[in-house]
Amino acid sequence: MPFGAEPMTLAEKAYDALRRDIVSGALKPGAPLRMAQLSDRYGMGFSPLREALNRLQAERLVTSVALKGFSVAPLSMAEMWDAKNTRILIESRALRLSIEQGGDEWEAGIVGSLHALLLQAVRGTASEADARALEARHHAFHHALLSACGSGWLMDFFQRLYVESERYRHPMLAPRPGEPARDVQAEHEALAKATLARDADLACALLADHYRRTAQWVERMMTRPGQQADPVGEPIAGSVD
Amino acid sequence: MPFGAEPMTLAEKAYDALRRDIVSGALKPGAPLRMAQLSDRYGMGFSPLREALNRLQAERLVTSVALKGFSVAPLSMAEMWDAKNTRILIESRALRLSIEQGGDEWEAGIVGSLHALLLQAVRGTASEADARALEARHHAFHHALLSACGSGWLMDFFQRLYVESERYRHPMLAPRPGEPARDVQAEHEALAKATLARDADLACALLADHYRRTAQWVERMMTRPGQQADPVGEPIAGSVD
DNA sequence: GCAAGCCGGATTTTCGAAAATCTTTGAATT
DNA sequence: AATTCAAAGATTTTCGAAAATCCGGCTTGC
Repeated sequence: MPFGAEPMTLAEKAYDALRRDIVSGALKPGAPLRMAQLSDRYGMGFSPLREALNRLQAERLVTSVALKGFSVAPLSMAEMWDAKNTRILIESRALRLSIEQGGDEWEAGIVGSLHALLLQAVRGTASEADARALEARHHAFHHALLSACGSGWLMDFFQRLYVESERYRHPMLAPRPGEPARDVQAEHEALAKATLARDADLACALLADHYRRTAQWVERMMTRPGQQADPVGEPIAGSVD
Repeated sequence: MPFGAEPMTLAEKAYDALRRDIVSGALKPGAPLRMAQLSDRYGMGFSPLREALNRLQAERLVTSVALKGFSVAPLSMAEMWDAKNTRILIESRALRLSIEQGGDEWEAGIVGSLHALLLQAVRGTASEADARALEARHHAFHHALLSACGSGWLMDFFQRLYVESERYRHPMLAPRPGEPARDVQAEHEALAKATLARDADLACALLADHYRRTAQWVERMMTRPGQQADPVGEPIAGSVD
């Protein structure tokens, strides 16, 4: 039996698939998730789907009302800003701890994941697979930065907030005309450099800036009406504050 | 239909019951959770139990391995210290925000919940019901302190970490001889006073101290061998009962 | 005309059994 | 004696149908 081949239950597959489709926006925020529909879409019975939905509910990706079923958790500007602020709080602490405690392996992880990220970035995001690879490497890089913090709780919160932010970023990955091209990768490089130089203050400032800018960018995209399938739930008309 | 009487599915009942039994230590850390056993204990089929377990897994109260089922999440000193530190980070921020933004209602909530907490404290924890009431009011007080922070994410993390800490505190509520009596309620009063005086620095310092002391107290209890059913590990021991 | 109450279909939730997988036992082999 | 293998038993996981509940439209009574 091949090395990493762990068994995978249907419930886990359902969890992965649902998570991906929610984060990518394929399932629109606010949309109700009907069991029959999901059963069709993913080719499985109710039981594994319900288990997945319950897990996702605990992660705030779906909501549920007692006997009315599940929905994709809605998105809102307020929530995005909240997530951004909390992210800065959590990751600043984790980054400082990592800078204090990180060893050679940690540094190697940062350098390596940054390199992989840049490679994929120049390759572009023509295909869907490329886009997914970029996202994965982006996550890996940010994870690597914090990975030496030694706190399971901080890493857990980091993961949660990362997913949340992904929901806002992903639907508008396509570059928009008239939008000043932002050199995200330069920010990543500067962040890595400050981190490896063990300059905690600078690194945290860069990190905070990085997220602030991303948030502002997302807000610009989302509040510009039309021209982009708005990722903020249509079912609930005026939920956009 | 009475006002607060929402419908409650079996899955929700299962979630509450399991959560309570895990936090209270009735289900021992590390103990495997067999479906048949749970089905007996809580008088319901597998489906609602599995849903509850999946939610609890996302909240780190239970763990699961692919085809081998669920277990109560283990406890460890390292995890406790980690939770304590993360708690201080999260709650300090939330407390500062609340102090900045809180209005009359927020203040009233603090005063009220502190009063209720003190009442129950002097009443003691003779009965099991009293102990539960004390725990509920303790939680309500800490919640009230932070409730004006305006951040859903901070409150969510607060809840998670509160539950975690409850797992460590609860098993050793019974006062121990030879242990210097600690006036926890005095700490609560000082904390409320500083908060209401809008002295953020002092309030945060008191909060951090409060948690540091609790952590030290728990560590003393848990590392003192014998004399207390140790809540750490012991895979199953008497799963018979 | 309008609120209240009640059917019928749609949907969620739960159960009980079947399918799939793991674990243990014990015999056969080296 | 130690190892391997297979069958039996135990346990988890999944399905399909039954039970419970919700939603929309309709009637009924005022």
